[in-house]
Amino acid sequence: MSSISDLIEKYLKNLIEASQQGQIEIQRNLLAEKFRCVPSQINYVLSTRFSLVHGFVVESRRGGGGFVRIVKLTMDDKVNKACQLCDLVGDDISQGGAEGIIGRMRESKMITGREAVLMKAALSRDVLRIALPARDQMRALILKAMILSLLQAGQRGE
Amino acid sequence: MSSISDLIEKYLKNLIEASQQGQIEIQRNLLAEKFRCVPSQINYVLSTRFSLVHGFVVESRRGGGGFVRIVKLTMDDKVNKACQLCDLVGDDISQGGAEGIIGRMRESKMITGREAVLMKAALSRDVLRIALPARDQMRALILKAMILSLLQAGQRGE
DNA sequence: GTTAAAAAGGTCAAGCAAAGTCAATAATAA
DNA sequence: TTATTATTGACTTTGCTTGACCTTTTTAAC
Repeated sequence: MSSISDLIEKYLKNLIEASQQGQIEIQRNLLAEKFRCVPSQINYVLSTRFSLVHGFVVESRRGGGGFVRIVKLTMDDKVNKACQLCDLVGDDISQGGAEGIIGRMRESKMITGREAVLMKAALSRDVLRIALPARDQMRALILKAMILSLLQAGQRGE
Repeated sequence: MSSISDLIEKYLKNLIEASQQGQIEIQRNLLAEKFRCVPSQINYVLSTRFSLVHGFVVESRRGGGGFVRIVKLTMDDKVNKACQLCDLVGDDISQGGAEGIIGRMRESKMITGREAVLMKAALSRDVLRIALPARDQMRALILKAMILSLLQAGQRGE
């Protein structure tokens, strides 16, 4: 007893699975036509099955040549990941330790290259000009604040 | 899938990349003919994809031998902008002042929304837990370090 | 030199082509 | 029955395309 929404979901997930980069681009109206439904039903499927919670990001553009892009997130659970990272940071952290964590965030595509550079800049010992051990404590506070801020922030890229 | 505007954008960016000086000169009507569109569409592409906020400057001349020159902003231009901002920050800055500057950076598309959130997080008074006036001085140092770090970083988006 | 025509590029607004939103209704599950 | 999930469509917003008309610059005629 599959609803149209279920069918559309399966169809899209198959496409994504088949694609190499874990992302696809579709045209909303064409897809709606294919499944003989109104275009807005595509939006319904996207928002109920391809939301952030489900591990997807949906981007789109309107107008001529418009499209909907669905990107599967490699990261399982943003919040969990962020908490794990904060635990890793602890109450104080050295510059090297911080850079290591930022490097891993970069590798797991959690942040962009620019964001990594930005974060490292804010944590440099040349910038945090106070004596140890207060410096390492402040570095930990700043780093954790930045990690958590990413939860409020939107998806990578904007 | 791609609109004509997208194709023209790619074409021009390839040309610029291929050129040594990071700048090219085109003739609007010829380009329009090449892509079989009206000349004003070239202007549309220029204003939506090669504006200042995208890191380009467009100059042109009319009349016989007219042309459109597209110049990709150099590092020097970016350094200038960054230095201006750093001057604005000064030796110490309040949280509100910092947020204002970040807001303006965001508006001029110098940074993304995520980057803005990230920067504000690092500068919050809840994070910078030291007494005034040292806190405002440290905030200024961190902010300036982040602004300058953007010079190392690549283009917006990655 | 002046002037007129031609050869560029610029502006703007209308229309078209997507996608988005929201709320009403229908269908299904509990 | 009631609550949740699907479906639909009217209306909105955003982005692309086109064309009519305008301004600036060069060139040629006089």
